[in-house]
Amino acid sequence: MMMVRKRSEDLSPKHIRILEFLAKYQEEYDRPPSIREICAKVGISSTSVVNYDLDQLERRGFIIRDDRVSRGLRLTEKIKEVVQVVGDLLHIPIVGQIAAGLPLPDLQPGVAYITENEAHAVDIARSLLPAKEKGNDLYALEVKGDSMIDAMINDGDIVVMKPAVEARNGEMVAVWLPDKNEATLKYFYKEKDGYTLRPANPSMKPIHIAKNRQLEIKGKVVMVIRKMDTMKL
Amino acid sequence: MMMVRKRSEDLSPKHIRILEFLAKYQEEYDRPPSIREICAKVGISSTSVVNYDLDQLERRGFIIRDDRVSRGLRLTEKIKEVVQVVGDLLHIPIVGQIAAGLPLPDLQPGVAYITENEAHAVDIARSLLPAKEKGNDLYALEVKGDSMIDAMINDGDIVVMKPAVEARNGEMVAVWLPDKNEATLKYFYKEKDGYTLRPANPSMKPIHIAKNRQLEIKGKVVMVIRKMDTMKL
DNA sequence: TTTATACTCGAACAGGCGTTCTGTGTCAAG
DNA sequence: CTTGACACAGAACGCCTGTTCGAGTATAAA
Repeated sequence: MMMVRKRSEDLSPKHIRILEFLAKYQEEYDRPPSIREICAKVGISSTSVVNYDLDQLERRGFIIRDDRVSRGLRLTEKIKEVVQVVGDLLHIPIVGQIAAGLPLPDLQPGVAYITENEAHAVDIARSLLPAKEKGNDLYALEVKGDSMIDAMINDGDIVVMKPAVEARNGEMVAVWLPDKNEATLKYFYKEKDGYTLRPANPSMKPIHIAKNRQLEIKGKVVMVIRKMDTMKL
Repeated sequence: MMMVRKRSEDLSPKHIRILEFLAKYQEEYDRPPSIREICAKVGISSTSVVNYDLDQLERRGFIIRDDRVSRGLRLTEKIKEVVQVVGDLLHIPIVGQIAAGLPLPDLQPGVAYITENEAHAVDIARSLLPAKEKGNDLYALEVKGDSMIDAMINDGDIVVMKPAVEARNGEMVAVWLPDKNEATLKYFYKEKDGYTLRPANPSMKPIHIAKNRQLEIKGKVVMVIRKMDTMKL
């Protein structure tokens, strides 16, 4: 009969703690810890157990071990799926697309999301974001179609967003208009009789939303990135 | 009498070779080499000599050594003065502004420029650029005014550019039109009777440039970055 | 020459290090 | 129950590694 035990791809809490320590140590010292340092900090009493666990982590693709080399382990990209690596780079998952007819993903503020497919992510330098921003809950959307053109945003652009359900005046937000079945990016202004959504392009007309009409704020726009397809050859 | 010997801040060719090897090894393995690995690769026959040299490099601020720790040395920022460190981040200087009335800076392709004021620069993740792009000669311009609005580019946006004096069809270029005294960003198309410059916004009309009119291509647009002023408080 | 400093070399030491082996205990399937 | 896979502990082995020491060479100042 088939084994119904723990699947070999799973990670135990101890594995997570080891990966977290590896990332933290690497970040601080620019080198991996020794096995005995892992013992001490993760709370494992034998080097052989750490060796045992490291072999498992290697088999699962999180690290690469170099035989008989002190501190001979390297973190792979896959570790980003488990722990937030605090470096100069912020790893932001592209969780979906934004288009006129598509509903916007519903993400909770303050929660970090991870994508199964790591090809869909963008790395942003921390220096490009406000200093206060930790950025753990940022996510990105790929713009499909030309419906955001009056927000000065093109087909193919990447918008980096921060989860939010409300906004202050002057902030650019991603909103979902249920009665128009439309997602859009606009500057947000609250007024006494409702809301005004202003396009980034000042030559286009703002949209007024009466108080009784529905309006769902899905997040604030933090950054827009447009990659040109130059230099393909 | 004063010593006229080698000044203690100078770096011997051997020191340079060691620093180059340290940076290369660190880049490849995410850890520093051992002293004996330095011996072998740099061509020094005794570990004590390497130890001797590492102490000098530490005293001069290029590395930090951790006592009695295997591979216990860390590269400091100062190493960038000596060797080109290839990392995940690309440091792109903002060399000026781009606006309707301002001439565009004249930069040579293939030359790396550095700004004296390091506050004016953006860090871009290498993963956001095409794999082939080395990126040493990239520079950035800050957009001033709304004159680029038909290129879907806003006031305050950052455009990352690659120096170029010619372009292929479909590439977005920064051009200077001497007879109109204007800088602009447009998609470039060469035709038999001249050139056509198409705005990124398809609803705007393209500009046709006759063969006899002047047109100076200053560079290709690689990326556009728009930072929102959200989260200021 | 003498003296001082800088640099190099080889060897050895002591502890750090990855690795291996034996043994124990747990848990679920047969 | 027995069996086997899995997880953990402890000890030991032997190489790896940073460090230290004594000695030698070279250059330049006194």
